[in-house]
Amino acid sequence: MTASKNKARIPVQKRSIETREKILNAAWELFAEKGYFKTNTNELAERAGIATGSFYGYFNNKKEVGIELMRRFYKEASEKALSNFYIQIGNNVAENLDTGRKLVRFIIKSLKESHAINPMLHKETTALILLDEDVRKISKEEDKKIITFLITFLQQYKQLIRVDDIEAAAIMLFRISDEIIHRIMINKEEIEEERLLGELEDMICSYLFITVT
Amino acid sequence: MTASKNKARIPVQKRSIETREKILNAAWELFAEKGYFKTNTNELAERAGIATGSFYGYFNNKKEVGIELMRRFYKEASEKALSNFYIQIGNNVAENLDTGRKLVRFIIKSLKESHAINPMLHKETTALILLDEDVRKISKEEDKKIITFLITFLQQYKQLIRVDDIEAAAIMLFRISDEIIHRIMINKEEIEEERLLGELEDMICSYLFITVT
Amino acid sequence: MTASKNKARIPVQKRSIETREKILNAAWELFAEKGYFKTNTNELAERAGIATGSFYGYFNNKKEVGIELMRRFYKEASEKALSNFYIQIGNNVAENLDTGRKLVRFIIKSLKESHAINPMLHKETTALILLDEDVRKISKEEDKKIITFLITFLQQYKQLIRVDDIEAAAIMLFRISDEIIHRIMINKEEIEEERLLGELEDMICSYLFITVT
Amino acid sequence: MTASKNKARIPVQKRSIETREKILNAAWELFAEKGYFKTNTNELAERAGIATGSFYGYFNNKKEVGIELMRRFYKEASEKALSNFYIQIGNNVAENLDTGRKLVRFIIKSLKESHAINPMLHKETTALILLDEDVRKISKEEDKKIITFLITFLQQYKQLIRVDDIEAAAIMLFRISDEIIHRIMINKEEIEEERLLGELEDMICSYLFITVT
DNA sequence: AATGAATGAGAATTCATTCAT
DNA sequence: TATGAATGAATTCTCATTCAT
Repeated sequence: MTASKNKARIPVQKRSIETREKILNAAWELFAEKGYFKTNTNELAERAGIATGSFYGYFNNKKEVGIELMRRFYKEASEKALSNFYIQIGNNVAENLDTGRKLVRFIIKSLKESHAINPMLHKETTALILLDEDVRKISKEEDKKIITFLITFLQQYKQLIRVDDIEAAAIMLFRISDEIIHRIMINKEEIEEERLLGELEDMICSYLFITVT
Repeated sequence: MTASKNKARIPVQKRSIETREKILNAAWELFAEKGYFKTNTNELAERAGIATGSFYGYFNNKKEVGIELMRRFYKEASEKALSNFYIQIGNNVAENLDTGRKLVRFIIKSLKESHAINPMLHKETTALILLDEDVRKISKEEDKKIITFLITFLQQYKQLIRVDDIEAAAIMLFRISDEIIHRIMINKEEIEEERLLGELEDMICSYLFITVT
Repeated sequence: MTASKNKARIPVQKRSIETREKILNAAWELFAEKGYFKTNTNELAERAGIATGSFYGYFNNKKEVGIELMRRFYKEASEKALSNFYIQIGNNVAENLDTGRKLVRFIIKSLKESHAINPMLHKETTALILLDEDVRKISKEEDKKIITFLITFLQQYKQLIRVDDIEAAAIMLFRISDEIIHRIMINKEEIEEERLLGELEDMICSYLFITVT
Repeated sequence: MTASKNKARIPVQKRSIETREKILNAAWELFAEKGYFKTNTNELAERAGIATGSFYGYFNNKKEVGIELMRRFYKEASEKALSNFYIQIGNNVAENLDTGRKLVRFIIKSLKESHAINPMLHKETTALILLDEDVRKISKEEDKKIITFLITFLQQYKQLIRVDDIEAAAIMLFRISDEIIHRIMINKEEIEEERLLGELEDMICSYLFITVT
């Protein structure tokens, strides 16, 4: 079951890679339009402009597409975040509280951007994580990467930070930011985005840093 | 209104109410065992000890059972929380920070207990909220109730609280606590429960209250 | 795999038994017309005058129908043979060679009749036995019954029979008669049926009985 | 003629003949491992070390490979039998009963060896003969050759043989020996091989020859 | 009201064969 | 000639819901 037949090719030729890409793009669109569960492999193939059977030359099933897309999602989001990060904050270790707040703001902004990439897909992915063991495993791995990054990051700010348990703090930081942004994007809390994000920022800052401005 | 056939009766007779109850209990069990999606109506009926067709005398479709169950879930959780609340904290307005931290601790504990009622069902419900518009609507209503309660509650603590936007604070409080507990219950973060909950408590206290002990 | 889901009902009610019978009759016809492999479950349902899904209420898959049919085939054939047997030969132990030859003739005739019931189905069943482990197992059981019967039978003729190894003789008797008849029915040997059956009779008689007339 | 595209070349060049051979060897292996029906053309090509499409340069379809293999099977078996035959029995016409029994023993042994070449393949071929008209035709032709040989052969033993209808006898001889050996090889009758083969020999001898030793 | 058989639209997947490169 | 990606009809099986009894 786990290590199944794996009949799907690993494409190397340009044409194959393109077809694989076509499938992923179709899935990206369709999952965003109708959601993962309401999209079937036939539609997927049709939208990709290929035959039903061709789909199975590239993926063993729909879930594999979902997982690949989730991976890309994570990758795109974290790459975007990281690249922006060094532009905005720079490589220098933060020296003052202002930088601390800037940092928090930046983290929130980055996560928000990542959610904005494809909100429906993000939502579907979140559901899939809840419903499927395999998907959950992958998402955990990816989350781990982000958290690890946050840990090393927070450690650079050590002198500013009043929290002892950096690891727990990083997890907290990631989870609550992600959750609040998720709520804003999807569930449309009956409250203005700015108010909620403002409080989120305040909360994190008051938690992380010795004095709150 | 227009489209809904609504053939399911609202049972008044004792026997009917019992049958309805049997269905809900069966669903509670099965959704917990295999999840909402992997349970089919035949199993549901069988477990409830009724005929397949009889199910539709009590519910218009499978989703309705899910929604009803979710409602009960919320109700059970919040009733439990509220009843415990007044026993522990009392009706008196809090007068010191100690009470503040106690309050936070209590909220966390209550939420945790609500998650513990039926973790699998909670997970499935969460997924369903993401995937289904109707379910989402109901959950919003229920969330609203909780948030409203938290707002009135926080207002009683006004003099201890440094936050201006009580409404946003209540939402934050609810969302992040719920999320962190959810992660602990389901995803098994690679961190000890106590550490994470400790930080959560700290974070909320440092955010809500003027001075952190 | 072996002891699978078994979702098919075991029908008790008259209506259910009728439907099951309709499916088996449809299969009997279709397997005879187009063969087992070229018939699919949709056709089977259609011919039976039921919906596709209904089929799966009675059988878990096509193979189950095949096995059931094979069982009936065996049963019908052996019941026919046995009932005829006592009418023709009577219950008395044979006393002369004439009875011996009569017996052989009768066995051949019975087997021939069983093949004639539904030649195509018989052919398909034979193929299925070769190709499918489960089917092979069942056919072995059924064959065993026939062979056991032949053994007890030959033992009644002991004083006429020159063969020591009655068990081996019974198996031989069954297998070669079946094979020759099968060839006549299906493969249409380029030889007249009577000639071949005549030789078969001679061969068995000269093998079994002390003197050949 | 009309419908057959016959695009597969008849290879003459050494390299082409080698490729064809590679395909046949792959099929020989795979059909023996998994059977004809469970082997697909992709596997076949892969095992042969060629591209999927290339397969159709050498054979018009999968069935053709099966037929070719069956032909080789027959050829290999009969060649083996024949070559051994003249070594063991010699060209001289048999002069005594001992030679008669020797002959029978030899025929049985030869058939047994032919079954032993590749039992699984033999089984699959037998099924294919039952299921496919074309395959059946070819097998009939090949069987005819064997039977013809047996006829000429038995005629050489005329003075020892009590049977009038030599043709029918030859067919009988072939069919029953083949069947019994087939049962021994594949179906594993619940009886020791030696017992069954011993009876087979006895039966044929008592049938063919005037006096049984 | 209860029963449980019947429905039938779907969905996933396979694979012999073709065809563009 | 060789390649291997593409084809798409075909097949199996599921399940929420309906309906005759």
